[in-house]
Amino acid sequence: MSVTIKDVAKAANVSVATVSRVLNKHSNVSEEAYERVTKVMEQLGYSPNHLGRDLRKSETKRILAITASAEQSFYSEVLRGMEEAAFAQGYDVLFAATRDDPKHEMHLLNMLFSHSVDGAVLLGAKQDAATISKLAENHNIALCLERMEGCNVLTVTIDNVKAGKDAVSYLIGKGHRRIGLISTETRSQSSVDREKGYRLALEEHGIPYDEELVYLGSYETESGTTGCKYLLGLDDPPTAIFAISDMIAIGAMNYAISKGVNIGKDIIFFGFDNIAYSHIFVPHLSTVEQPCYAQGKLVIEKLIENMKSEIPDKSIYMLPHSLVLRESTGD
Amino acid sequence: MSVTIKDVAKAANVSVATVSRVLNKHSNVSEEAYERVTKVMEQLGYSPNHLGRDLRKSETKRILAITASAEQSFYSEVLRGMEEAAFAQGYDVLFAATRDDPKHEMHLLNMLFSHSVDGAVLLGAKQDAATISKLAENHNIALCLERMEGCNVLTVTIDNVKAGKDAVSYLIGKGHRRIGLISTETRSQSSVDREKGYRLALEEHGIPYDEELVYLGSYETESGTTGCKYLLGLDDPPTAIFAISDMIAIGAMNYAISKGVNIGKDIIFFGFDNIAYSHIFVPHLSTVEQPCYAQGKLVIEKLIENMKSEIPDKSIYMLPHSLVLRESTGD
DNA sequence: CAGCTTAATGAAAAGGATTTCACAAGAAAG
DNA sequence: CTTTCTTGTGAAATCCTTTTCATTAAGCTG
Repeated sequence: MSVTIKDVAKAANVSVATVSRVLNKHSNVSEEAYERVTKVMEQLGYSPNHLGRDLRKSETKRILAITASAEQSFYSEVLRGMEEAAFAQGYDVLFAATRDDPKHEMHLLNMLFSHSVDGAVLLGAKQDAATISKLAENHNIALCLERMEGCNVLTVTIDNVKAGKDAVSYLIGKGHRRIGLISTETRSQSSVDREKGYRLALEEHGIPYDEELVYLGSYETESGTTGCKYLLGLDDPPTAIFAISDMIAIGAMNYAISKGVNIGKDIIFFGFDNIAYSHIFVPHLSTVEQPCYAQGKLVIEKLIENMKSEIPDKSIYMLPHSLVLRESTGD
Repeated sequence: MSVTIKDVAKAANVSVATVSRVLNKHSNVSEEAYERVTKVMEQLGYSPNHLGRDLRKSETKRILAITASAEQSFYSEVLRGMEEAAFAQGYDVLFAATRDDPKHEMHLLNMLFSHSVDGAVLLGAKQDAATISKLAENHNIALCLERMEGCNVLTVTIDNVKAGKDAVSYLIGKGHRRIGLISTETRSQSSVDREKGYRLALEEHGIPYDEELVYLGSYETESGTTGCKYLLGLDDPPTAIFAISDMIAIGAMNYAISKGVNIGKDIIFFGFDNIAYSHIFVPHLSTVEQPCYAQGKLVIEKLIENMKSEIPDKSIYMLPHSLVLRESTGD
């Protein structure tokens, strides 16, 4: 049985109200009482029970960030941005993983409904747009990294369409006209958008879209390998490959290397995300860099703003990306 | 203002006690009342306030896992093990990052003291052994991955001394006698233990310890590169290198490759952790694999056991590791 | 049919904090 | 010397559940 505010009050010979005032640094408490209470708290090793506090104030000063699997090392910067922005305003961020299970995601979201946290950020939501929109009507919720088509909810992401287009345009600018695309079968919005960017770039430069040049696999490295094998095996193989993630691009390059192809000359590669390994792996990978830290920071700031305001901001914020050019494109 | 148990009770024309009974699936509630209450809860969109519940029961069914930075992609399996073991017993696991700051770690631990979570697992603690021991006297706390010398607290890890010794013994078994070691300046227990293993292996085979062959850097890939450059630059360079982490080993191999050294023949490398990239990176890296998932699972199971028992188990559990042999050692 | 058990229910206490309200004493103002 | 304002304080209400205890009604036993 741990020591409560009552015990402190009794030992300091004051009322619980006064102890509470000391705890919350309220003004109207005499120097003398303050000292006495503080000393007693120290002596008894008192630690206030947050549950009581949270219940009374109906706020926890905690935000839940829900990710698919904690796997993506590339989340880490986003999480750091969230954590630091939150801390600056007296909030804590807690992370939980859905294990890619929509039901488990809902289970975690229940922490929001049950007042165990004040808000939630979804990094790649598993529910559908209608569900999220509905939830966002009554709860402080935001999306980060992945927007959702037709979803009325605060969102912080990048313009994946434009990013994909920029990357592919760069490849075209280098004189390439047969450009392979390795994407995912999973229809995540970011994949879809990046593919769209690929198509727009071709279109803009008058290059016909050739379905043969598109390989859909998983997010695994191995899928990049398989995809590259497929593309290089074509009668008229591509001279450039755009992968919608670095992991996939690295798998693809691995295959090319194993075949003795000269990367940067015979064929060039473009990835996405700028994960740490993209500049460890040789040849270093050209890639699209998205502002991870900034996205994490912004989504928390906006979410906290929403928690305080009457009419929530449900805008979609798109932060600027940039191209990082390295050896894989011959730079 | 959200709907409470009182609102449900009124609308269903029963007492709050009955609603609570329905909520907790207690037996003594009539079919008729059960139906009525359930329907009303549905209609009103009632979601029980966990704060009230937690306060009353003084338990949250939540466990906090504290990591340094969420960066280490290699944590992810540990976290998955924790998450699944917890879920199986009706607990949730939340993760939070210390940002490598002992003060922030203490701030997070405060969630434990303030009853916001039922227990905490530290994956690489930042406090000293005495502090942790003291906390463990009154709170449900456990260490995972990193043990602490002289700390009286439930711990789940591997035998890093033996693992280091096994790796280096393997190198010696291949006929090598000048073996380089790349470790970290940070004196984490796992680094220290793995170094000790290195020394024991040499000793056991009558090879004198040569301080010159030891390079201490950071956990970054670049540090491996620098370390390898140093070692290969020696008058009498090593023919084998043991790095206390895969990231470091990969950085080291990168340097060797850039110098045109034939890895697996001219020199061999051994890493630690078996991260995903160790078999993506070419040449594939020989490494020590530790049972991440199993460690996560066990630490949660033991912690939950402790929460239920009167006398807490403060044993140190060491799970078995294994050697994964690949191209970098010429296998 | 009296006496007992069982089932279903509600009123109220409890859990640990914050906050409102009322009150007392002392200071300032007239 | 009254009146008004501050300042410091405590009692009690409140937040939302769960749980204990008492009560009533119904079912069973002999």
